[in-house]
Parts: sequence; structure tokens; C-alpha cells
Amino acid sequence: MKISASIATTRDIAVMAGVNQSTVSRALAGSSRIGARTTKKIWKACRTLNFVPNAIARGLRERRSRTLAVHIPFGAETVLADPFIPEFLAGVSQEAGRRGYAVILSYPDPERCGNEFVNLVKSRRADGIIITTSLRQDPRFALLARERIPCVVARQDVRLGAMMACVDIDNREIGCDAVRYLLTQGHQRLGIITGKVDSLAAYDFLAGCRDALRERGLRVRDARIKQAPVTFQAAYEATRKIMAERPAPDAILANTALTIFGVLAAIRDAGKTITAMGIDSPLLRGLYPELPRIQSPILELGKTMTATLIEMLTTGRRPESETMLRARIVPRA
Amino acid sequence: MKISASIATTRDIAVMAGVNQSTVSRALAGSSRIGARTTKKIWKACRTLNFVPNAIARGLRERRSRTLAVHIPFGAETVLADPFIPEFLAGVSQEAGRRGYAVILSYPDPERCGNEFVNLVKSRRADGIIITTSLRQDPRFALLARERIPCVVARQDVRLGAMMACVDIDNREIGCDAVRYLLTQGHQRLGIITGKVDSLAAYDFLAGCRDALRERGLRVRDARIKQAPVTFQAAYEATRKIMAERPAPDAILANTALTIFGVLAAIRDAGKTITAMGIDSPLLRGLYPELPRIQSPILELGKTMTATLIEMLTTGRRPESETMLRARIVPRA
DNA sequence: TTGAAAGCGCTAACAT
DNA sequence: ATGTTAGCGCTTTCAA
Repeated sequence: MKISASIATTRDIAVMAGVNQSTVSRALAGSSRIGARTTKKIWKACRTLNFVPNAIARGLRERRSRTLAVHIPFGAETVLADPFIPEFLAGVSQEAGRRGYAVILSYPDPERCGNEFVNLVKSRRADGIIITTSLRQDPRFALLARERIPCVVARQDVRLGAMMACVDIDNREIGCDAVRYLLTQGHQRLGIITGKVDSLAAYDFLAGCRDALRERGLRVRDARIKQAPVTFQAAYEATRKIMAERPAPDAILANTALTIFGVLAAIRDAGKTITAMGIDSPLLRGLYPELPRIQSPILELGKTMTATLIEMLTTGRRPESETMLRARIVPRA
Repeated sequence: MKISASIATTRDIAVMAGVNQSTVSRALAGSSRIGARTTKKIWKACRTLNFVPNAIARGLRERRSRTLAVHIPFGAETVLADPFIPEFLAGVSQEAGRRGYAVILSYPDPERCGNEFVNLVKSRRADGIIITTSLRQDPRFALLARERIPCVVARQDVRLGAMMACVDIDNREIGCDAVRYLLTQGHQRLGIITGKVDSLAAYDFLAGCRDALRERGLRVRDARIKQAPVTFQAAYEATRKIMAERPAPDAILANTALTIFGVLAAIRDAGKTITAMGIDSPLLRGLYPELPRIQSPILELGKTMTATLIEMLTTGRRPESETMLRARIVPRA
């Protein structure tokens, strides 16, 4: 019985197949100029020895690890509850796996510095970074540009470094489409709950809302707009305040998967029946199937960011333009 | 201006500090027998050259990558929505980071085979695996044992391999405590919604429920027990069925963070006011602050599994016993 | 206390 | 079509 089934090296394969070690390497890499007979012998040896190539050795030699890091720099409370995260990670993981890349997870540790994620690349553990921050003027971006870290980011108001690409969901369009939809449905006085303005997502979303309001000849200040942290509690409180204003809103719009639940709870507790519209999630769909929703392509976002990063790592150049993903409005049932 | 700030090697440091490359290596490893003056020079050179050690090279030499993989083998729909995941990953990531380990994410790709996670270790990308499956008789376990993969798993009914350790939340205790609590509160006819029996979590949870029922002299069949997939819809339907039975239940208990919402929706739609009790989450706490809840130590589970795996990798031996984490009952507000 | 040298397992340039 | 050889950047004997 074999003691250990997994320490076979290309050398062992070479010995068993009676060829040179570099021939093994070539055969496994799919080089064309290898004899059919030799190839067969090599593959057989691989199977019997249960060979799996040592990715570390390959990485050292090739100077890349075929691994990418995904950094999720939210505040602690959001990180633990946002339904965005599992779906996004699944997208990243699937696309990376399909292309032979592994994924390193880089959560921020609230206790620590928070910039170690660049070291994942500098230490060659990862070839590039996917970073989901939505902060405006995030200091991380200067760092990434300065260190020349290949990365894909959500759209930013900063100049992109040479190895930075942009993929995002078009939040401005979301805001615009959502407001248009609600107005079309006959709603007159909208309440809008967004994250704080230091979030680019909230900023863009609001800009889109304003576009749609103006388009209909409505003054922006006719809408009740509240900016609150992306937590259940904050959204709840903001909604209560909006509902207390006169004239009272007849529809409320929220721009994150989490806050819409705070909105709904506040509406319920006030005993009102106001239409609420928010980002779709399995839970929202289940709890309030009748409500209109914004379907954000989170899985696709993860996949596209990943594909873009790998493309950039492969070609060595960043794409000419940003990629903007479209969300979809799911009308009231 | 430096073209690239991050390709410095120990050799470069050595040249700059005027010492041998191996001296640099020793100094950085914190070897005691290095002159104070030399150490100082080396550190200075590291700072000016912006040195970050190449983890790949070190991994090749040390034959370990100081990286661990976390594998999340749920069904697709659950993976995308389960609030368990972000919190668990945060726990893993924090503990790993604190100990100088990186974390590789291994989601299953529904399209693919699903056993590639063992290759993460065989290819030396990871030193060990954290695996969160809760399936009874999961075939993965035989595989992990056969391949001698160091891993930490949730408690299983299988014999553990030499390098397998167990850390789990005590689901039996949860079931027992929850039923006891509801009975103490004066509820007489419990409905219980769990995942399917092929889930060990559901199995143990039910066993605990039975313990508590018997303890009070109640027959198990007096409780309405429904086993449904861990999805919103399934829980909703199961709850409707339970509520239709006679005598009708006066409290319903659910054992996952997701299903409780299906239960609550069904109760709401039926226009009843039945107590529901489920696993705590920020959303549940926000939406129904008055309900009793089961507080599962998910973050701690992630941390403990990680600590256990690293301990095992360091010592080379698995711990003598399983670790069981306790959940806490949060009473009705 | 430090230097010299070997080698982890792989790829690739150069020979044959 | 295949063999030879030289490293990738680090840790770790073995000498001095």
C-alpha cells in the first residue's frame, strides 16, 4: 500500500515512463511535438501515481500563481449580513475555476491595518485583485495605482492606473429606471432611501433618480430623500421620518438588498400600505412577492469582474473602456 | 523613479545591506544569532526597497503554503442566499489572517465535477481544508480520508481519518433548548420545520427536540414535524400544511436562518398570530425583534474551525476530541 | 555570527 | 521528438 498518494512529481512520472522529466512537463502542457506513444505512457504513469502538478513550483517558475484575490472592504456589520456577498463570491469563484484560477478571500479584519491586501500580490500569492469598494475617493485606489497592482474595481471617480479596469452595475440607470417605473405606476410623492453619499453607488443612484424626476418636470426637492448607513436599523428610522413628513409619500425606493427590509418593517409598523421597491433577493421575493423589484446582476458582476481581471493579466493591457452591467426592473406582480 | 516597487528579493536586500542572502533570510525569520548592527541594516534595506517576501518561493522550499481552503458545498440556491456564509467566511478569514494564513475559497461549481477541492491540497495551493457540509454520509469524507487531506469538518457519523478534526455547533442541544423554552413559555402544540433528514444538522436538531418532548412526558408524534429543503418556498409550504392540521400548533420552530422567514410569511399570510422561533440573523432581529431566537455562534464556528486546522497542521496530530460550540436562546422581548 | 551551497518541483531556452 | 541545463526566491544544512 502506498503511504502517501500525493507526493508524486514530474520526476517520478519521468522515471516510470522512461523519459526525461522535461518531456513530462511538455506532454502535460499539451505541447504538440511529443510522440503519441510517449504521451500515452506519460498519462498512464500520471494516473497510476495519482499525479497532481505542484502549483507552487509552477508559480515560482512562471512568476504568477494563477490565483486572484477578492477584497471585500465593507464595514463590519454589513459584511456579516449582506446577501450580496455569497452571490458575488459564487460568481467570482465559478468564473475563476472555469479558467483555472484559484480565489483568495481577503476580508478586512476590523482589528488590523486593512491594507494587507496589496501584499497578497506583492508576495505573489495572487496575480491581481478584485475589489468591491463603493466608497468615493477610497484611499485604497491611490495605493493600488502606486503599487501597480493589477485590479478590477467598481467604477470610480478617480483616474485609473495602468493596470486597473472597471466593471460595475450602472447604479445611475437603476435609479432612473426605478423612479420612472414608480411614476408610471401613478405614484406622485416618492421617498428615497440610499446609503450615505460617500458611497458611489448611492451617489450614482441618486443622480439617476434626479434625472428621472426632472424628466417628468418634477422638482427634485418634491421627493423625500434620506441618506442613511446601509443597515436595517438606519433604514427603518429613515423611513419613519419620511413617512412623518407632509405630504406623505406614496412609494418608497431603496437601493440596497438590506435596507429594503428596514423600509418594509417601518411601513408595516406604521400600519400603512405604501409601495416599496428595492433590490431583489430570494428573501424579498419570498416575503413580498407582489412588490416591484430591481434585479441586480450580482452573479454576473462577479463573473465579469473576474473575466476582465484574467483577461488583463493575460494580455498585459487594460481594456479600453469600462463595462457597465444593466439591472432589470421586475414590475409589480 | 523606480519602475517597479515590488520585485525586490532577499538577494537585493543582501546586496544593499552588504551581507549574504542567507543572513537576510535568517534575520527576517527572527533568528536569534544575528548581530544587532546587521539586523538593523537589513531592516533598513527592506524598507527602502519595499520588500515583501515571495510566499511562493517560501512555500516551495517549506513544502507548505500557509494557506487553507474553505469549501462550501451547498446546493446552488442556498449558496446564493444563506446569511450563514458571509459571517462564517469572516470568522475563517479573521482567524487565518491573525495567524499568517491566507484563505482560498472553494465554491462548488454546479457545472463541474465538484471534487476538485482535494486538488487544492494535492497541488500544494492549500495545506488543509475547512469543509462545511452537513450531509450525512457525505461521500466527500471517504475521499478526504483516503487522500489523507488535513481537514476540519462538521461533526459526522463517519469514522474520522487521521488528519480530520471535528468542530460543530451542537444542533442537538439547540433543538432541546428551543423546545424546552417554548414549552416553558406555555406552548402546548409545537410545529417543527427542519431541513431534510440527509442533513446531519436537521437530524441532530430533531433528536434534540425529541429529547425535550419526552422529558416533559409529551409524545413525539404530538408535535407536527415537517422536513423540507432549506429554501424559503419549501418552508412556507411546510408551515401552511402544519397550520392546517388539527389541533393547530401554537408555536413553530425552524432550524435555519433562511427557513424561519418562510415560516413567518406563512403565518402572516394565514392571518394568525403564532409564535415562531428560528436562528438569529440581523434581518430577523430587525424584522421581528419581539420573537425568541436561537443565537448560533457562526463567527466563532469559523474561527474555531480555522484555529483547529492550523493547530493540526502545526502539530501534525489531530485533537483528541471534538469541539462542540453552544448556541444561546434569546428569549422573547 | 555569518557565508557557501544545495535544492524544493517546475518551465523553457538551448542542444541534439 | 526528446534530452540537458539553468534557474525562479526562498530555507536550511554544513562550514568557517
